[in-house]
Amino acid sequence: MRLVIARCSVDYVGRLTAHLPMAPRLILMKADGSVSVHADDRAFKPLNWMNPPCTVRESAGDDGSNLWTVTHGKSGEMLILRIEEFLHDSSHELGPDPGLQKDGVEAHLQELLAEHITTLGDGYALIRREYPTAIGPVDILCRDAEGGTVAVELKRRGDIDGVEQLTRYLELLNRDPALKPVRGVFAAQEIKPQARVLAHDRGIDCVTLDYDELRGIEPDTPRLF
Amino acid sequence: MRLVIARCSVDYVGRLTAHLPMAPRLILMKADGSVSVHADDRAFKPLNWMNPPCTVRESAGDDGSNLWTVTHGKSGEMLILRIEEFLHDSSHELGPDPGLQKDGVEAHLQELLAEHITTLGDGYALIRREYPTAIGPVDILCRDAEGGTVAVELKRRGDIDGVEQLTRYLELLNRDPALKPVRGVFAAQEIKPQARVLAHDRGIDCVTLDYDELRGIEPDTPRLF
DNA sequence: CCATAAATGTCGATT
DNA sequence: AATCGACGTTTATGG
Repeated sequence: MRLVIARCSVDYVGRLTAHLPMAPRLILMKADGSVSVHADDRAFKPLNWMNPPCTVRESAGDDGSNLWTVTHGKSGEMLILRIEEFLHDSSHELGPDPGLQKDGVEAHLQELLAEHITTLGDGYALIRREYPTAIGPVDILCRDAEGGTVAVELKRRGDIDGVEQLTRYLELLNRDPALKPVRGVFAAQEIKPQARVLAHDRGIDCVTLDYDELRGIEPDTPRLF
Repeated sequence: MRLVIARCSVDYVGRLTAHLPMAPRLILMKADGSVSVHADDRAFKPLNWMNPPCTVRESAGDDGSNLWTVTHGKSGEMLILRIEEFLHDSSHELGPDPGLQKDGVEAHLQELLAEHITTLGDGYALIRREYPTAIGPVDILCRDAEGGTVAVELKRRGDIDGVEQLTRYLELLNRDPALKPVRGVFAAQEIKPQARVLAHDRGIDCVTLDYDELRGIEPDTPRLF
């Protein structure tokens, strides 16, 4: 990883064109071949960047400045850095990262809810996760206490899009005489008001999930307290 | 902007929980208050980060390590860095950035298509761009050769969401006796298969646009070749 | 490699 | 604060 602080101007030509006037910035060159140009704001987002695989060619500009031409072979995108002054330049060997472990993404929610399907109500029974349809897999298909089929759409954050998605599934599933009638449940850790209204309007039930609670009643990971 | 290369472990608790084992990484602290932790891969995306506004509290760990506790006041998210060894530490004054100028392809697409509305078919005539409705502006409203009204939804990449969006517009527009019946056209540089299927199912026509071709027949920007 | 869905999506405009 | 749409979305996953 090479860290360069430099006065530079940047031009990007690719999916759009962009220009950055000359100013001091951080140029971050990673071992994966990526290049990104950061200002002192915009949080973790760079002003401009190039994703690997790309090649960096160094040359001299007319005025003695350094030209770094970063080219993305496949797409033809280009990033051109004109560097007027180097304020810092250091390289560091980090080695491969052990990697990030995440907990609490939608996949985990699905596992947990499938295991504790009665969270949706007494007498519920799992049919299967990722139930395939022509327009994509339904997150969870199950039966309620009365034996009716229930399609569950699962989101971390329940937005209006999720309701639309579930609506499409329900429309399709209800064309199948073997399943019909299929009811819908929209389950999420957080459900936006408008999504709730739309769901209600379409006869879809909403359930907010408590991840910690689901994990708390998880039998495979006993706790010490 | 402070650049720290350090052996550190990281824990994030917030919208999800995440853990990073001890390893050398870049810790990027910007003047805007953001903190991000980078490995030597994943291009410009950090392993973990905290957006401003947040506060950083430094303390000593049990084993003499440095503990940096980054707290996001509003949301209660936390990022905890345990630093075992500093390999580099430098600060740099960059000042405010003059800012990024983008020249997007997408905005031009609408202009270009409006000017060359016959791209959609012979005899088409523009009514107006950004035709206002209660749920937002329709990208382009026009008439076809038979005098029928056509609503055009324009995207760079035609996804299923765009079809839903156009469907909502069509439903609304078709309630207006003065316009009714209104047909839909989904136009994009690239249309995903699933979006195409859904559009067809709803009687919406799909048109793929070639940006270069549209620009090529553009009279206002003559080219030198 | 293509297609699809998730993302700590982020970001900005508008209500 | 919530919603909506755009993003050079990027990233992971399955066919």
